[in-house]
Amino acid sequence: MLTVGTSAWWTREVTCVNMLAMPYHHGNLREALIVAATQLAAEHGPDAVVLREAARRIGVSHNAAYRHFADRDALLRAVSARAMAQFGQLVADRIAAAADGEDGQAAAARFEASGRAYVEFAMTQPGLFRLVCARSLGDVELEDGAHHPYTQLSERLDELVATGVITPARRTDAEVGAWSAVHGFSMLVLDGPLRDASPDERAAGLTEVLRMVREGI
Amino acid sequence: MLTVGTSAWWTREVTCVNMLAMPYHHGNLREALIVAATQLAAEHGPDAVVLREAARRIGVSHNAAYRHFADRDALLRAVSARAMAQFGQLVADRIAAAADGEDGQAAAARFEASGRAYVEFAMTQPGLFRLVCARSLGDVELEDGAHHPYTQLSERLDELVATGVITPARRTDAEVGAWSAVHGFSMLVLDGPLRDASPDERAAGLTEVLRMVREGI
DNA sequence: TGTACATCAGTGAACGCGCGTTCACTGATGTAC
DNA sequence: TGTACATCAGTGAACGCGCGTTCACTGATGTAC
Repeated sequence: MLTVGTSAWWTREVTCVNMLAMPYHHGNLREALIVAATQLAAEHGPDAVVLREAARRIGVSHNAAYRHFADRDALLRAVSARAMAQFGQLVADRIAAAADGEDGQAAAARFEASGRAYVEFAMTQPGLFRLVCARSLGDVELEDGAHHPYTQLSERLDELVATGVITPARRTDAEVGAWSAVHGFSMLVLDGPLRDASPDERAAGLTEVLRMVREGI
Repeated sequence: MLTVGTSAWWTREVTCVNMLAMPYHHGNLREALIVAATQLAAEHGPDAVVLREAARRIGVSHNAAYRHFADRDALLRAVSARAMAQFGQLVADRIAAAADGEDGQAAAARFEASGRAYVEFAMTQPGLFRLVCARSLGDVELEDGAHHPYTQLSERLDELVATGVITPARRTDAEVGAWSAVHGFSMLVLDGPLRDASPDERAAGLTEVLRMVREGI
């Protein structure tokens, strides 16, 4: 399960009791704003990232945000980077959990896991997924140590080549095909005709898409 | 080439000369508003569908719109239906131009043409494509005679089964896989890492995706 | 250890924007007689 | 064919909203001496 950063040490509790005890200086307002804004995006998508609302949730005047971000867009970029980091983390976790061998079978399992993780993030964090897509999957600057989902997909394909599962000639093309299928399926589930499908139908659809990719690339 | 309805009979010319001659009654304001609002969506995406701006472009007071649409959302729904109709028309045209035989080869050609047409619409009408996606590919009510792209894809698959190109067993799954790949590729070209790709690279990518679908379903 | 002062991180009030929407109104049209 | 009148389709002014952003300000902190 992903969390959007609900209770970190810098999150001031907003209760009647310690409202009075709130320090004038927040301590880590920049981080708190990113967390709050990421929650907004997670709840209602990119347009819900409203500077004033993020400040409101933290219990700070909205102008305070300007000490840490030049403008709303700077905040949105930071949120985008955060969302991307969470996305990448989920993918990394699922890959790590899938298999750890060096052979072709393990590589194939990790490849499939990366695809499933991609869809899992889209389905469990639609708001963040939309944000990341809208701000161009390509050029979000990553947070330190973050691992772009696309990069991880690429590495999985490299493994498939290294272990002889696919030929080097197919390497380049496989990338486009695999990502298209997985990304497209995610969108169909979020906004498309699979929106109202049951969990079982979705799972079956995903399995089929992954099979198509496996046999098609 | 698609047009968004640039010069129809009801489009009043907005010039100094005949500003004076403008009739009090427009004649077909509802249609004119849809056309103007569709142009807005085509130019800058769904959020650019602004009721006041649409009225401004036609040269009519913005309240006049309320004679024809309950609110902005009703206008947006009409624009969505219009965009979907144009989308469907493009797909139908490309399918019709691809082949007209009854054999498997012709059916396959039409199937591929439908996929290419899907991507073509996304690339040539990104604003309308985004609108149609955002408002859920599933439940836009169609204009009379309009042909939903998805329906057309389904029919192509039916043809492939009828001509023996794919087995009936694969029929259901093929739909999800094919649409996922084609839709995903469109998104990657619009917002993703293929955004900055050259036309040649895109064409190669699309061909590869279609190959993957053909061999994978 | 105490004090002066620069600097940093907050506050509160205000502005302007463009939007969707509503109100009371007027001009044009069509129809019954 | 003419006229009264209901109805339809437009106008112009105004409201309220919430936003991003700016301004002048104040409280807290840390450092040089």
